[in-house]
Amino acid sequence: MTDLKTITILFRATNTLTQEIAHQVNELGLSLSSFMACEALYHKGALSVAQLQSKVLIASSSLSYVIEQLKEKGIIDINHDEKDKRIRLCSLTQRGQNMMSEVYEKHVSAQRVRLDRLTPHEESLLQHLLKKIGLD
Amino acid sequence: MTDLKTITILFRATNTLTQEIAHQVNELGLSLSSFMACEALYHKGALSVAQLQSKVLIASSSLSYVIEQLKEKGIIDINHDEKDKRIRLCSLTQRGQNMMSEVYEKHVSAQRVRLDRLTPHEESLLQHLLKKIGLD
DNA sequence: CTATATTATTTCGAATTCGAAATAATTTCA
DNA sequence: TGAAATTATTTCGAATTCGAAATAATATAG
Repeated sequence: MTDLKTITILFRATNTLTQEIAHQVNELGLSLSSFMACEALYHKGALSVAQLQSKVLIASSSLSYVIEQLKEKGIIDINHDEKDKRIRLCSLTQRGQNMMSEVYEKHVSAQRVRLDRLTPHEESLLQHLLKKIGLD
Repeated sequence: MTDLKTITILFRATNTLTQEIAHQVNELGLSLSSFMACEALYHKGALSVAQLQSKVLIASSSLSYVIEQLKEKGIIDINHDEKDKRIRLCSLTQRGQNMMSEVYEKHVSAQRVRLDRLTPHEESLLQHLLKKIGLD
């Protein structure tokens, strides 16, 4: 192959999913980035800003803004790490926990509808191929 | 499968490519969206705003801004369609043409380095799988 | 121990993006 | 025909994102 058709298709597919998820989480009053941050905290517990940044695909300066939003909404708490005072640890508040447990399964099902157009074998193949081109 | 790992991997791969391309075209003084618009015009010739929007994955209001930027830089021209005066046709200026012919092959090669981690068979398989989950 | 480098995070101003409403031209159909 | 609906695009203000510089804490090397 010599053209960039694959990239076009990749961008289109990602855009379709992104739009769909963004639209759903906007109804909770969250941006996609905010939701991705909550998702990470929901699964991993408390995370530093840097750890969150490896999950939410935005610049660290943008993440500061997102964290501020979530704090203002009472969805996350921020505590300083005692060992290393540079680090700020983010975690879901009870309110944030509740929100995620109410919403997360619905979110997964909605996305699985799309993914289930693939057989399990196709899906793991897709993962494999994407990892190949996505690694730095 | 029951989780959203595939989406995580998809978003990561797209983000990696997006960042890489954005970084390259920023050196031309263009945003990723501006470059995608130029790419479309370079391949298809004159396009209406709506036609461009189907290529560049942003809201029409955002595209208006992008088009304005490109016009100010002297990269595109805008003419009204004679048959339907609502339509504004965008096309590359000579300067825009020159820029794209200088830059486009390099852009393709840089991206093909990544894509060539896949065999031709794997690449067309990837296209096929992405189309399946990406269609509306 | 101190100066220097590194790491974690935020601040700042500018650029980009969005959605909703506005504008303007065309089409439909009663 | 001519009012109403549709289509193409832009305007507007707000939200999000960015990169570069600043801040602050820790680690390292001499």
